[in-house]
Amino acid sequence: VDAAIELADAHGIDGLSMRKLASHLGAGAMSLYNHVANKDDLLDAMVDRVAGQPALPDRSQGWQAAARQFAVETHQALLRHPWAITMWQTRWPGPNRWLYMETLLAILADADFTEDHADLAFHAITMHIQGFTQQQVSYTTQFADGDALYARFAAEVKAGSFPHLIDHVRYHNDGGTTQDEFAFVLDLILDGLERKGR
Amino acid sequence: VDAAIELADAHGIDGLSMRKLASHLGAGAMSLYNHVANKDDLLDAMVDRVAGQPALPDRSQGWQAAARQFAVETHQALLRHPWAITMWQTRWPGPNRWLYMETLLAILADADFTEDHADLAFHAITMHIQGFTQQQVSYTTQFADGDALYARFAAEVKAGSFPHLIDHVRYHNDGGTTQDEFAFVLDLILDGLERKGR
DNA sequence: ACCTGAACACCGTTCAAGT
DNA sequence: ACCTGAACACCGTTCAAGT
Repeated sequence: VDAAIELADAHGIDGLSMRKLASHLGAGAMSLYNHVANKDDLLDAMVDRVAGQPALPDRSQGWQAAARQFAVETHQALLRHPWAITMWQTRWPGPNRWLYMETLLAILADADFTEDHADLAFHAITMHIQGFTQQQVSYTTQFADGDALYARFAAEVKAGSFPHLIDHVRYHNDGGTTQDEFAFVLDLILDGLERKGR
Repeated sequence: VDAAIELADAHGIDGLSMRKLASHLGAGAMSLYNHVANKDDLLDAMVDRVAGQPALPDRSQGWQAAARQFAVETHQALLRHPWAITMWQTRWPGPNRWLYMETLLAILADADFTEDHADLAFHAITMHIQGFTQQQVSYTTQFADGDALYARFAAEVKAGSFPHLIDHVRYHNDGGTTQDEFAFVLDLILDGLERKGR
């Protein structure tokens, strides 16, 4: 599983095949099937290993601080493995992921919300982690080079017709905001949940 | 492109191959390459067709109402084509998607935020649309049958060790909230943006 | 208990040949 | 200008055979 993660980190998830993984491990192509049921099984194990990376936060610091720290650590773990976020969002959870969910739910239980509001809070927070990370990963993997992005964009969009869009892309190309956008929107959500949950 | 969307709607995106699409159209396998550069090109065209579905909202109703309506329509269009959300988040935009982004940016320009805050708003809103839709699609495609979900979950998670998680799953299995969670969290974000942007 | 090569049923795509 | 079959370089996986 570690070797598979290594390969996916280096060459992307499309560059990971059972045959390449086996030869990377110096084994015959079919030896893998003694350790893994099939490729799906391997992919599940890979995501679940990432799900084990964020440290479980100290709940005594209060629900909002604990949730914030957990979210930031998850965000960082997913950025370390750019192939992971898509599968994180679409595959069935493994043991680490179950524990991960249990931990976030326990943090939210400390907030003493109603059952409905706690559920909204859970989905709003995980949605932010996943949505924001997905956006950032897509952006950075496609456009490692900001200039190449801008050139391709400029070639496809006729200057006159999309004024706001062109401004937006120029804004990002110039470096964008100095704020930590992940934390800003996260706090927007956490504050809103605290206020509306009372 | 329409035939490809039809096939993907019916059999999932993994069930779509160039060979199957061609034979579905009653053509030889390689005829497709006269109309499309390669499979990537076809997939781009498919997502972009979905990006053309949400109606462009009337901006005279105010930025918040217009953004809300646009978000809801996008959410619904993406639910109609469950394969689309993943590619929407990872592929380079086409003409309809550029217009889509321009439209949302124009709506936000009506709010007269600072440049930084308008950018935060743009990403917070698209993040919600994409993150929430992805979550919902993953849930419903994997677990068309709620009972099967519950059975598989119960088999993997030992009852004693994950009390909050088990409560959470039971809550959803019992029907969950009656609220429209998509709209609730969307308004949480839109209200927060309005308040913090002044 | 673990490994493996041959084989099968698929892929996307190139190319030369057709109309 | 559009179509197409044969061929190539890949896949994941089964199975029978090995140690």
